[in-house]
Amino acid sequence: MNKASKETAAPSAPAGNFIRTLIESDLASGKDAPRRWSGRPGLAEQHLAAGIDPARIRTRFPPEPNGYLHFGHAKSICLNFGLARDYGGRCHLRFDDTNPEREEKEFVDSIVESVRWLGFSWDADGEENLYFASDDFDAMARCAESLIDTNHAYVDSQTAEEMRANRGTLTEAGKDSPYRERSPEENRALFQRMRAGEFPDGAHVLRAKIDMASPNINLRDPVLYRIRHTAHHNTGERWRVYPMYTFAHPIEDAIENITHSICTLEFEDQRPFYDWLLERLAESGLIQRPAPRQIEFSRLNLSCVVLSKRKLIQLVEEKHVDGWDDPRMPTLVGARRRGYTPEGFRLFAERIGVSKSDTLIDYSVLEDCMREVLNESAERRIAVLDPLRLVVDNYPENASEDCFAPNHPLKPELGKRALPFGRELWIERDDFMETPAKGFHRLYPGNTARLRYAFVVKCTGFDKDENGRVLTVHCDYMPDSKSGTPGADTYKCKGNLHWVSTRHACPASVRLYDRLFSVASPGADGRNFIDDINAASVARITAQLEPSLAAAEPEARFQFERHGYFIADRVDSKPGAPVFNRTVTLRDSWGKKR
RNA sequence: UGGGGAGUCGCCAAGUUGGUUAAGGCACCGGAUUUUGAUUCCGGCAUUCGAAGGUUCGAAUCCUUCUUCCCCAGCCA
Repeated sequence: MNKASKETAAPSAPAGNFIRTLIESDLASGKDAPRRWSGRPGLAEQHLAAGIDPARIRTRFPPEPNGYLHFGHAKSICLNFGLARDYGGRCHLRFDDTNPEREEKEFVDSIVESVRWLGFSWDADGEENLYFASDDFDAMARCAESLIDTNHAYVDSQTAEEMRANRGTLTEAGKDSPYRERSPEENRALFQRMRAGEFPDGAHVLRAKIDMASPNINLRDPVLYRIRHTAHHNTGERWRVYPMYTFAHPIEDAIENITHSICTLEFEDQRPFYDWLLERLAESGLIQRPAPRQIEFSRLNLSCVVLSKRKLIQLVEEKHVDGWDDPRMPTLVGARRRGYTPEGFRLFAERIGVSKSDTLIDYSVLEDCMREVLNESAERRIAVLDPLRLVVDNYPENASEDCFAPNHPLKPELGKRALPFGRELWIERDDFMETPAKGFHRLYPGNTARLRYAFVVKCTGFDKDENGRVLTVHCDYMPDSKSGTPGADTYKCKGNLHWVSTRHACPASVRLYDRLFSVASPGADGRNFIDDINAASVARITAQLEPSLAAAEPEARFQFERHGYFIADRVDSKPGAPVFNRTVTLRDSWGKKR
């Protein structure tokens, strides 16, 4: 496949996967077509009074606002928003905030910002599909009461311990609660008093009445509501009972007109309850038919990374990293500081695909996606990270002249910039070898190499300090070899190195980031994942930058030639005092060979 | 040992109503171009679909048995 066809094919024909197959078949059958939509979440009576839903499908990304979004969420976001985009639908951003004890506004704001940063939006054509489950607690309570009235739910007054004991085990059936046969009237009255705050936390719960002997434990009378005398970030003190995820989620999906409710594999066992609940509510006329359908896919596992919330919290709290947005963190706020791009994440999501098999994606796949995007978009600059002095002995003492380097080799229209050349330069320590390794073709005594965009030089010698460390390398330049001048091409050298004039260089602090963990599966085989942290996950150095880099704006991205991609840190970098983070190195087949 | 899922090239992943040589991407290996040992380009890369039987003119796709891995016993999501 050539490049042109690849570019045109990508957006219009995304890789097939089982979810797309399902959606296409639903679309072909017209299964979801008759749905009505009032423009905001609501029970059937509200939607039925409105017109046909203009969205062909509706999906949703439903985070609980109890932490920061990570790479795993990026996969889900790209999936859900991508599906809506590709099939003429809408994707809602919904905060699943049913547990007042864990949720905070700070996380809501961060999540909103991260989803936007990834390049997706939930508002279009007069709809702003950003919802809070907590805004629909009234509708959920109505559903609960309906279940009570139809004898599908009851108030249980066992303690948590009793409930656990009576739930049975994986291989043994559970036992019915002694409170299971309370009348709908009694249950109704008790639930009212629970809502009114008459009972302490834990005194009662509302449970679905299904089957305590079900082989699926999720069907053994799951808890629907619990009492919590806790202020909620959105509803404040208004509620004393809060719905469980199990109960709330299907209802949220139904009242938002979600057609395809996509979640991860661990919710598969939950699906029978999801369907059971929605069928009861549809029978009672509370929600429209057809009910939403839950579809599960396998979550992202990335090598050299931990994605569990508990572990991420531990990394931050024990200060193994500098906060949630540390560039080494697999959070989206961290990725942003690291210099990872939204386009790179979208490419990654497309590249890894969607399926139901457990997978472990190698971290290099993500890095490659970032390189691919950055190679195309980042302007080139020169930076010497590990400076070694090079003296051009036959160049006039106080002279200086401009050399010109293209800002992007693939985009000549982006122009060139001047690099001041002088007698004394910084080059990379790696670009000189006293005794060259086999295949090394940069600077070593007697060898000729090109100073990129400038002159060809011949290495004439070097000085060492008393410890044997090379202090200065000496060379002579060929005055007729200047890049861009006639005849410069007659010099053929394999070695090509970057440089910056010591008189003009801008010293700056640069953070070289590497993977946070040194093993593919941190914490595997009984190890503590903390012990798998890569001791060299960051190196803070002072580099010598070409002068133009001094003015870099925060979040400006560049390729430092022959090194990799870097971004001016969005919090620490200021024009005039730049601080760069290494996003990812360039590929290095030479370094790999050795 | 109960229930629910998944096993197709090193890593992902199409294929799923059985039909010629098992898509594609990434990685990898060659070779070309290259003033980034980068990029780009061109070529190579599963007689085989977890295993064993069976049905069939014909199976990754159907049947049987076996096997490995993942998830479930929160008043978390």
